[in-house]
Amino acid sequence: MASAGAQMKRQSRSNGTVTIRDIAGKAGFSPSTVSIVLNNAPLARYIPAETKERIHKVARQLGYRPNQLARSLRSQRNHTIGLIVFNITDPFCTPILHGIETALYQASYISLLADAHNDRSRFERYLEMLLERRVEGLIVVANWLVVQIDLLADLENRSIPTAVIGRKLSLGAVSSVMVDNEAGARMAVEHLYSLGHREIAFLRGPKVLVDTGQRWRGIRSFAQSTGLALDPKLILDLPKSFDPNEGFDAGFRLTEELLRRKLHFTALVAFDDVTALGAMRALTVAGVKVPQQCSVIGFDDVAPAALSFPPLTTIRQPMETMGACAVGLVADAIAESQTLPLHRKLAPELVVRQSTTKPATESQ
Amino acid sequence: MASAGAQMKRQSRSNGTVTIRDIAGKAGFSPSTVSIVLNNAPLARYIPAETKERIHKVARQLGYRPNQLARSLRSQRNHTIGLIVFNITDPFCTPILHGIETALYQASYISLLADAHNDRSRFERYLEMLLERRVEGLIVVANWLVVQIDLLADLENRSIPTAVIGRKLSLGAVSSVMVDNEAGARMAVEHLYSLGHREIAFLRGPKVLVDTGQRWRGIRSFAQSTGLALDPKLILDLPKSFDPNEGFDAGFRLTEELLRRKLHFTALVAFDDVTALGAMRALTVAGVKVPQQCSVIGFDDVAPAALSFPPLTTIRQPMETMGACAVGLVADAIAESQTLPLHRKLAPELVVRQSTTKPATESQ
DNA sequence: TCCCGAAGTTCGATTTAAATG
DNA sequence: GCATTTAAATCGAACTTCGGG
Repeated sequence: MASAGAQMKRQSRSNGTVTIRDIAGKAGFSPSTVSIVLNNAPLARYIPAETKERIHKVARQLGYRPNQLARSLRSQRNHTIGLIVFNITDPFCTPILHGIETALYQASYISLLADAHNDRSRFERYLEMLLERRVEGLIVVANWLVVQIDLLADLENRSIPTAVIGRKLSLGAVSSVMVDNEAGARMAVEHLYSLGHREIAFLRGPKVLVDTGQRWRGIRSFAQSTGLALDPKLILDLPKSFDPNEGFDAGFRLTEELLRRKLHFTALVAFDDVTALGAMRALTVAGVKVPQQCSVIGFDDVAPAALSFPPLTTIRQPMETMGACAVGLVADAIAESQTLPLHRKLAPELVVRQSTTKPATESQ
Repeated sequence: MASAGAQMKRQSRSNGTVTIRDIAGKAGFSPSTVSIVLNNAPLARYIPAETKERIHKVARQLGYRPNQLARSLRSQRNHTIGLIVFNITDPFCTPILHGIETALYQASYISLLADAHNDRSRFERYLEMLLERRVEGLIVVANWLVVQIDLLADLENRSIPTAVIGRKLSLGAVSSVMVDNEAGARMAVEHLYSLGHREIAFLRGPKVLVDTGQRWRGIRSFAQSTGLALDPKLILDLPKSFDPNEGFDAGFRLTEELLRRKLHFTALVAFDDVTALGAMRALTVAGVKVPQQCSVIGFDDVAPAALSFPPLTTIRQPMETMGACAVGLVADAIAESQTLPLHRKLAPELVVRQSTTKPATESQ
């Protein structure tokens, strides 16, 4: 009777999920044995092949699927990392995500995705959710991030390995992965300079972005070393914006402005590709031929850059590599439970397409 | 072997995480009481404000963060849905993800992201991982999906609410969200027809995609009802491909082919925007002006469509809405534990930009 | 079926120590 | 001691039950 009652205890599970106990019951062994066999734990050495087969067979029959929640609770590991992006619709974000995802898959991790929409409170809430779920690591894609994320350093980050892509936090144990903005910008002007351009317009990024300053520094240093004159009238700044996709309109308008002022320039360096596409449109609409009458160069090498007409010359950020690199940093930190932050600065690459050429021999 | 920490019943936790017991110990109450207070459970009615404050204060001091793994194990809910995409670099995918993410956030869900890379084994492994993590629902973004995903229907789907975006499975309890491809394609030809075009070229999609057949049906039905002649020589098919981004090259080459054969057409309907951009490039390179000498229309309205020159006229899929819709279906199914599959077909929208116009009065 | 709080069971799995022959 | 198996403790939280004012 007593045993019967005990058996009744866990009978049909409304849930429909199969537990290790169900297998134990049907196979005639204890849950411990089943666990040992299914995990091929050290103790499984002593278990006869017959028993093992039996258990495996029943597990297969019942369609057993181990509950990772329970397993994680016990093992304190869940093979999950949190992935916070600051705007998933940013074309710059996509290849990074791809790189991250591919690297995570190989490392048998999976990611909890959070899009902060460039909003601080949303970022904070997501961060809290991820921490409550006990993610083992955190990757933040901070491209075009306008809000401050110092809380990453403040908060609790001492304990959980974190990497930021596109930013470098001065405080805290946060690793970072960035492109070498200064070198990239230098490559851009250098490309135009070596083609013969001397009157170059610049659409700089919004001041709030770190990239803006870094890239400008690269341009200035090149100008100084070669004696290239930077005409202040040809230097415009993109307005602060929370949406990278607005760069197109901004680039369009700023270029219109340059043309309206009848300023003379044979080439234009845009802050990024989307801005460059906007600039190209303004030039084309105004009857200025790209690249014959004006060369245009972008930055990033996002997907639309190769699809435009003419295809855009640009400075490529190794986005997939950056994603993979961040995963590497976080995965290593988890494996070795180290906390010292590492900072990677990756090299950009000049991609010459058809939006740049030598300046026309005689004026515009 | 066993460290001192392990022997001491429950003292400092190397982990660093604070448990409900730690609070209980420090506040001088039992874990049960702490749990009741922190969750404001029914029984908390009887607990004096003083006790509550004390417990809350200690929780705050210690930086307590409830372990959702433990909570989920107990409650059988984890507020997580699995999100499988078939290629995150597809520009079509991005706005859908955005729509999904926004809707999930409002519903207090978070998503486990999986990119199947259009690979069946990878899809299967991810599916397994998600099920083991006991996701409450599943959303599959099946755009440009070449592999079969019948396993969704087969497998275990009876139990977990699932929605597919961009496909409709005949079997199983899988809900679906699709654009009305037939209506969309009809709108595209109708737009060109009403502008006066009669010689129209078509770049159809790969045969393996369901969308291809549906869109072609829309075009045929329009042609029949108006008497528009469809010249077989002007109808080409995109090759099978596992990467939607290859559509650009394919569109380029097929259009080159049309031009090389000296075929006459005043407008071109592309399978999707990326293909259309490829076609526009081929036309432009060949000296055919778009839209003056040849109109081009796409499908989808992905981001690059608005950035091209000329900006692309296209049939817009309500991608964000589709994402939100899928979330709605899944969330409702979870809440009401219903299993009957629902199928939503959303209306497309004609977006007239500048790649289409009236045909030139006299031939090409 | 008032007030206050604690003890004990449960979720599903892993792992230790221990019990059999 | 060895091969074979299992009871019991554990992970962290929630909830049911119970015992004194």
